[in-house]
Amino acid sequence: MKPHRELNIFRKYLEKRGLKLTSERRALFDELFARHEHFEADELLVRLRTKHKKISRATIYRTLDLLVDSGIVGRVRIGESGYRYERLRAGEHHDHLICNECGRVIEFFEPAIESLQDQVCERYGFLALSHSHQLRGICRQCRPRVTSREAGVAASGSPGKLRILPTA
Amino acid sequence: MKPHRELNIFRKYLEKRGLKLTSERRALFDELFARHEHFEADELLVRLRTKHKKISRATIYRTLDLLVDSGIVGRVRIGESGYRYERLRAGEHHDHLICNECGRVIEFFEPAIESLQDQVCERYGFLALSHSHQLRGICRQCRPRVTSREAGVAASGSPGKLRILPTA
DNA sequence: CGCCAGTTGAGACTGAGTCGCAATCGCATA
DNA sequence: TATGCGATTGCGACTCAGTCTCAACTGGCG
Repeated sequence: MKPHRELNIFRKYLEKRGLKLTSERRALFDELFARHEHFEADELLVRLRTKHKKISRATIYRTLDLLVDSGIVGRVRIGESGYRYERLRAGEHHDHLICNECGRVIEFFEPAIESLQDQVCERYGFLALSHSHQLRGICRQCRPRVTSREAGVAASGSPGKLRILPTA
Repeated sequence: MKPHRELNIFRKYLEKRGLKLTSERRALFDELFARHEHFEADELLVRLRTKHKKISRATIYRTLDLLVDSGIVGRVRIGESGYRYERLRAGEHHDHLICNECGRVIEFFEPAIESLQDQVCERYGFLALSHSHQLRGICRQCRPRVTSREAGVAASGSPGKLRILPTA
């Protein structure tokens, strides 16, 4: 995917509100669209630093805000602390499976869930603007490792193992 | 609902791992089950303080961890920062509609969504341990207020208004 | 009753994110 | 190409939620 499309969106977004496409914003944008699907703010900082581009932390966050606001980047609360960001392709949307072991993030999209959501909203007269849907657990790759380790563990918390426990 | 049941669960949980039911833990438990469905850590701190029970912040968090671990309280990332906690009734589970305007949290449960989730997990060989599903937007009560205000706003962000935008 | 592992409170600490401000830059215009 | 000025930047101080350390203090088993 070429970032041209997104660059234009960003450019227009800035223009529309009299903001400037500075070299810092541009560098951040490029880094972001160079490869990475998911990333954290500080990750970007480090990456840019190693490329000799010095951008202050404040600017990273400020620019990320703009990108989120312009709709080409999404902000997600995935881990235990802090945000993660992800590129958004226009009109597309997905939710997340997050592995507690390796941190892997798997994206999924289930239209039936989406439409059920709409029904729920209607039921409550709720106008949904965004949503976040995440399942946490163990991914396919980590399962063998974890279940074998489990044998030695005394009592690591919840009694029932396979149920989807209410975390939120 | 009487907290007896939950108290016993908690007691057993502590016992099982050689922990003690101190007066602080007890006070926190009581406060929590006195009334409140959703709350934040600092909220509890304040509430207990006004009742002349002094519990340090550290202890609040430590005890909350125990309660979460024992399964009678859930930890949720609802707002923009920090956690919220909520009482869990055994076996019950619900997800959240969160109003961006007034902060109201509406609980909902949609079995069809739950089972679709299971299907998604199967598809990816993912072992789900918990999940979090939240829709953010405007609740019924706030909608009139917001839409009328909207008229005066120039360009507050996203072009399309009613779509469910990908936030996560 | 005495012991001691478990627990507490105070406050220092951390990490993510924000803010204020002086110096600097983009860019529209001349 | 030079000018002007609002937008932008980096720095460092700050906030806020949550964690950690450690000496003093229990709960409750024996």
